[in-house]
Amino acid sequence: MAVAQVRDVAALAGVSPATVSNALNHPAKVAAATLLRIHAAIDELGFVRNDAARQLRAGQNHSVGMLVLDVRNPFFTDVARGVEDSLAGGNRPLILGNSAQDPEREQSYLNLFEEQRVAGILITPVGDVIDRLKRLRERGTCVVLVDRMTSTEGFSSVGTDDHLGGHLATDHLLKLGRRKISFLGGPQGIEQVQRRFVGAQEAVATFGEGDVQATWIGSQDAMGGRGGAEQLLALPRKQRPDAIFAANDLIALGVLQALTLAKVRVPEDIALIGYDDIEFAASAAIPLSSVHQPALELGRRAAELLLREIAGDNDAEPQHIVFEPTVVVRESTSL
Amino acid sequence: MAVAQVRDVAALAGVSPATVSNALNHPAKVAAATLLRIHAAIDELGFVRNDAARQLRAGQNHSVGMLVLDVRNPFFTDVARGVEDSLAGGNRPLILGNSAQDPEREQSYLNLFEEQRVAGILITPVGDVIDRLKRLRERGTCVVLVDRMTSTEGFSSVGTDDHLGGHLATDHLLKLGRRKISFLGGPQGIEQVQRRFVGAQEAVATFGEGDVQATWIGSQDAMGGRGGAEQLLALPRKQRPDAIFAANDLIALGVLQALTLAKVRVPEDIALIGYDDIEFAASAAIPLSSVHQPALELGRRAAELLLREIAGDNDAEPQHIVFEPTVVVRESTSL
DNA sequence: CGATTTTAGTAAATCGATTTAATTTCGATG
DNA sequence: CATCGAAATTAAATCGATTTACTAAAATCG
Repeated sequence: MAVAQVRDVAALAGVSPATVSNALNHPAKVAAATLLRIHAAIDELGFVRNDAARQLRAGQNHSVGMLVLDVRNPFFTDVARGVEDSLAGGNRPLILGNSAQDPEREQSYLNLFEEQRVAGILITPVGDVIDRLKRLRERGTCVVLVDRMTSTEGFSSVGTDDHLGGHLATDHLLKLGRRKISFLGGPQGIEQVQRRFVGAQEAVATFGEGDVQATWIGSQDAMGGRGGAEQLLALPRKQRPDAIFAANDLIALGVLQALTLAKVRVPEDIALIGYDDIEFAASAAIPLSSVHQPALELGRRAAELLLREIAGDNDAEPQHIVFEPTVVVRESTSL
Repeated sequence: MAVAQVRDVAALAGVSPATVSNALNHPAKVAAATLLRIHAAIDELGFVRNDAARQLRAGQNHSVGMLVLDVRNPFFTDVARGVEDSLAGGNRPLILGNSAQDPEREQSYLNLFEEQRVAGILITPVGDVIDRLKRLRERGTCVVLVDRMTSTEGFSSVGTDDHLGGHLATDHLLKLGRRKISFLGGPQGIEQVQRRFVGAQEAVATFGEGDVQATWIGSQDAMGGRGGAEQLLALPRKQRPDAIFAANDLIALGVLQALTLAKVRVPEDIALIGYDDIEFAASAAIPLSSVHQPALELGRRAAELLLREIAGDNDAEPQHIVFEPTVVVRESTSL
């Protein structure tokens, strides 16, 4: 037998399909006794709505699409968990996509979201997708940017002040007495990374002493960090930095491994600070100083903004929620 | 203007909707010149198929649903990445759900998957869902169990031999000279955990000396680990274990934190071994010994099994892929 | 060249739940 | 007791892409 349909339930309960639909979607419209009969029939047949049909009629899927830069980075899974928290109330499924910092994958997930006619999209953009997102919005798909502050574009956004984060981290290193700082960051195209670096430069300028040089690495993970550190260690002794500011904690953990392997002492020879303050930073071989971002809260607020936008039929003013990062000092930057 | 439809594209290209559909789904059936015109029209209108309508007609969604125990555990995100890898070829979206070890959440995600009529489900079960999965399969949804070996139920599965893993870990501790071993594991209901414990008991029996006691903790994460460790430390000195076998690495990291805080030396006073061998185990304060599982490979093979089942219209023999875990020795168990 | 096959394209039915507009039922009220 | 109004129910239209069965046109062959 094929899967049970509304029609079968209706037949068994002795009512019309319309009444079954009402029972499910507007129970107040249906007499109590009828409701009971219908639910009995549903249970007996094991009926489950076909969401495709429902959506087709409704013109829209009720789920939310989320696109993150890297599922393997605990920072992003924490954000995703925050999103899940907020969404659970509205009973909206979350389709989690991993762009893995690849613009092509990003596009293909956006295709998916568009084909699915998702109600809203949470995205940390990689490639040049703003125009595409604008078009999506014109067609009624709500969009909230996560971890990227693009105030000018008219999208709501949630993020932390990366500029400030970069500033704080660097200032911390400078006050520690370090003067030759290496910034180790992912592909230069990623905005957050860029802004953290600018913040770092600014901190040096304000402090009036010292120097920051960026080393751009290919992948924003432990492997990238190891590679970057090896590059720095290969420099002539004189050019070696006395502090490293990694654009995220995964990179920092990779750096830590490479430095330990090369018998470079942390923080004595080189101080090390990461970014995101993921849970594992605290339990690292040498507990890692880091710039803390409230990941869960970020996700929650992003989802709330999105839900509000979905509820309010049309464009209220876009909102921007900006959290302030804080420096968490641990052993990797304290003697 | 509403979103462009097949009908609009057809009008612009001067053909019928049926031809547009053919151009998209069976391009061989359409003349080259027509194909060109249609694609031009699609681009001009920015047409994107409505997947709901497509699915409704097709009777099935082409996406795959995956349900994991804990998105915040890198082991599961690694498995998910492996799944993504295999799925990318077939261009099937992955709907990733996080049951967070909560049977209710599990049911609600299964509802979602069923309403969506997903083509297949990858699941690491929490609650008592086998009957439900059987019903789903009868209706044509393929199911592959991940990280759970239920050979008897007729589902294909992919996993590692947890029994052996528990045995190996415990044997390693025994050979290290430890005799009083504590097993620290999550809710007793979780099968994998249970099997690891049984493996541990067996190892003790085989060895002919020593003792394993289980302490059941509420959450399978660092917090749970800290709690469990504190419980053990509260015991009278004599009853304290000289080794702890944690059911996963997150727990082990939590234990490590608690022990360090209490000035208990690892491994001198208490040796510690985890499970899963997540990336962070190696970079922990005291690098963590662990039982290695090939997470990526697990995900890849699971997805492959599922795809094969989806392709082959009906029930071939269910397959079971079992990987052998290995012990990775690091400082937390070597003096 | 007529007959037959192949190729290109189309009209209309279809998937299954929801909604609109219409109808029936029933109780209450003057 | 007739009538009005509210409550409960339903028939039929609808969402948009795909497919089936069919026609028309072009190519192939004896």
